[in-house]
Amino acid sequence: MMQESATETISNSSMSQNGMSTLSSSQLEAGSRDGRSSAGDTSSEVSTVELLHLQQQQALQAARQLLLQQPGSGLKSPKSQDKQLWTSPYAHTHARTPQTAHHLLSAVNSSQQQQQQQQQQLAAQQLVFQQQLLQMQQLQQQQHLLNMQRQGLLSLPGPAPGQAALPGQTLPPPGGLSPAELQQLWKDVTGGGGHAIEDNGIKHSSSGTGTGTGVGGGGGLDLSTNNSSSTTSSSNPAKASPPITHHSITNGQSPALNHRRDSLHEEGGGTHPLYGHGVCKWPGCETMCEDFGQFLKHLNSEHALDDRSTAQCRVQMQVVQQLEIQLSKERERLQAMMTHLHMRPSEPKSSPKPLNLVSSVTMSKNLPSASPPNLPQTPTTPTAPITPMAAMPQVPSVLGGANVPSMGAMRRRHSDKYSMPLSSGGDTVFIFPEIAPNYEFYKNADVRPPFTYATLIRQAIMDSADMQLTLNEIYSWFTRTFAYFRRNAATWKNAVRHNLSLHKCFVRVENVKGAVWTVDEMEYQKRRSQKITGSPSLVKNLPSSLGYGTALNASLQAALAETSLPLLGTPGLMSSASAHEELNGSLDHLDTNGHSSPGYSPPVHMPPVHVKEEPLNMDDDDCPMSLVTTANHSPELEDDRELEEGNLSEDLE
DNA sequence: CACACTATAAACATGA
DNA sequence: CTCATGTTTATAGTGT
Repeated sequence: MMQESATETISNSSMSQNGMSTLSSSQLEAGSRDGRSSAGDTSSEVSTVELLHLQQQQALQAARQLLLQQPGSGLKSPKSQDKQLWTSPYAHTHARTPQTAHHLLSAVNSSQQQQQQQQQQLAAQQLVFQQQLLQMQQLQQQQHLLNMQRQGLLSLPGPAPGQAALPGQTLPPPGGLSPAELQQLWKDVTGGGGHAIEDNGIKHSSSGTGTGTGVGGGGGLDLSTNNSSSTTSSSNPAKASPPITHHSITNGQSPALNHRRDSLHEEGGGTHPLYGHGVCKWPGCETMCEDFGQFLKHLNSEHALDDRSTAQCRVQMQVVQQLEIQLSKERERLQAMMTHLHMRPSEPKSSPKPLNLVSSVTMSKNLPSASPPNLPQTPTTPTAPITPMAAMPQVPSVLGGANVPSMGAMRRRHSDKYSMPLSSGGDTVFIFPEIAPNYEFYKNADVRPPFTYATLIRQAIMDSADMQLTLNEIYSWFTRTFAYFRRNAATWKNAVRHNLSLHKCFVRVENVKGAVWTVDEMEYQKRRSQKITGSPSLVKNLPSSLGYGTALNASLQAALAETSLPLLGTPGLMSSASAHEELNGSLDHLDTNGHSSPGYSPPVHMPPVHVKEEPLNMDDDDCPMSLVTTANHSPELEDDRELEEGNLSEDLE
C-alpha cells in the first residue's frame, strides 16, 4: 500500500502543475498546522511553528554546507534526490533493500562516498563550530525569511547551491517525497526500523498517502544529532541545533523545543533531544536506554559518525527540506486562497468566524499531542486532497481520485472518525480535528471532504438553527461549505438523497409546505451505543481493544487515534473531551443530553417536533425562523427504514 | 474470504 | 412532460 500510495503521490505531483497534490499527507499536516495556527492562535503559531521552522532551517543550513562539501551528493530535484541522494547513504548501510535508489548509486560510488563521508565528517565537525556562530545570525535571518514566506513573498529560502536544483516552486513537492516515501527511506536507511516514522502515524495504509507525518513527523531533524557529550556523533554538522526527534515533534512542539534548548545549553544535564522516555530517539532506533548515561553510550556506539549515521542525517535533511518546501508552498497557496476569497492573509489566524476559532483552538490542543499521529491517518491523508484540483475536471469521485485511486469507504471512515460536529448557531463548527483546521480550505478548495455523506448531512442539519433542513437547504449547505460540492451536483445530490432515505437517523418531517429533514439523535445514539456495547445484531466487529472499527463511534476512534494514546491518559485535553462527546453522541447539540452515560443513556432525543413551515430554498443563511408547526411525527414511527443500514453506516460515516 | 460500510448509479414513484 | 424529491436496488471498492 505504501508503495502504491507513494507512487501515486509522486505521479500526481509530477503531473500537477501547481504541486498541490504533492503535498499529500505531509501537506495535510502542514496544512492543518497552518490552519490551526492561522485559525486559532497566532501566538502559538509563531512560537511553535516558527521555532520549529527556524530550527529546521538551522539544521538544514548545516546540512547543506556539509553536503556542499560532498560533491557527489549535490542536492537535486526532489525526485532526483530521492533516487540519488537518498540512495547513496543507504546503499552503504543497507544493501539489502532493493530500493530504486540503489541503481543510481553503484558500488563504485559507494567506495568514493565513504571516503567523502569521512571527509565530510571532519568537515562537519569543523562546521559545527562555525554553525554555532552562524546560527545566531541565521536565526534572525530565517525568522525574517519565515515571515516573508508566510506572507507569500518567498517560496523557499534556497540558499545552498545544491538547492538551486530544487524544483523550487514548481517542484514536485511532496511528490518528491511523499510521506510514504520518506518513511520508506527511513526504513531503508535505518535498517528497517522505521519505528520513528510509524510512530508518527504513518501506519495508515490505505489512505494512502500517508501522511504525514509530515511536518511534524517528518520531522525529526536529526541533522544535528550531535551531542556535545558524544563527540562521536560528529555526523552532525550542526551540533548546535539539536535535532528534533520524531517523537518530540509528534508529541508536541514544546518538548522538542525545550529539548533543543536544553541540549544547547545543557546537554550534559541528562536531557537530550535524541533521548526521551528511556528510548533513543534517533530516527529508526528506539533503543531502550535505562538512563542517560546509557543513552550516551548507546549514542556513541550505535550512532557514531559512520556511513549510516551520515546517511540518516542526510535523509533527515532531505525530509526537512521537503517539508520546508511543502510548507512554503502551502503557505503560498493559502495566501492565494485567502486573497482570492478576500480574506486577509495575515488573518487566517483570526478566523473570521468564531467557529473557526473554536475549531482551531481545539485543534491546537489536539494537534500538539496528537497531530502527528492523527494526521497521518486522517484524512489528512487525504492529503492528497489538499491539492485542490482547481480544474475540477471531473467527477466527484475524482476528488479522491486525484490522489487516491479509488476511495470508497475508506475515505469516509477516516473522516468520520474525526467528526464531531457541533451545532452552532448558524455557522458550521467542525470539530473534526481535520476539518476544523481546514474548514476554510474545504470551503474553497475543490477537494472532497473526507467525510461520509451521512456525516456531512448530519453536520448540515445540526448546523442549522432549528436542527432541520429541507433537502434543498442541505444541498446548499454542501455547496456552501465545500467547494467540492459545487459541481457534479447530480452525483452528490443523489447521494445525499440516498443517504437521507437510507439512514434511519435522518428523519423526514412533513410540513405543509414541504418536508424537512432532521437528525434523530436517538437513533444516532442508539446506533453508537449498540455498536459500542456490542449489541449482537448490530455490533459486528468489535475488535477488542481500541479498534472498535466501525463499531466504536468514529469520533471516538478518531479521538483515540489522534491522541494516539498519548493523550488517553490526559484528561484535560480536548481530545479526551471529544472522545467523550463522541461516546455520548453529539452531546454538544443537545443540552439535555449532557449527562449521557457511556452506556448509552438515551439522550433525550428530541424528535423533531418543530417543523418549519417554510422550506427555504436558499440555503444560506436562512435561518429559519420559520414558523414552527408541530408536526407530530415521531421519528420512531418512521423507523421502517432498515436499522442496520442506517445505523451502522452512520458512525463511520 | 466473508462481511460491513460507503459511494455511485439508476430505476421508479409521486407530486407540483 | 419536466423537475424536485424520495425510495429502493444493485454494484464496486475498501477495510476489518
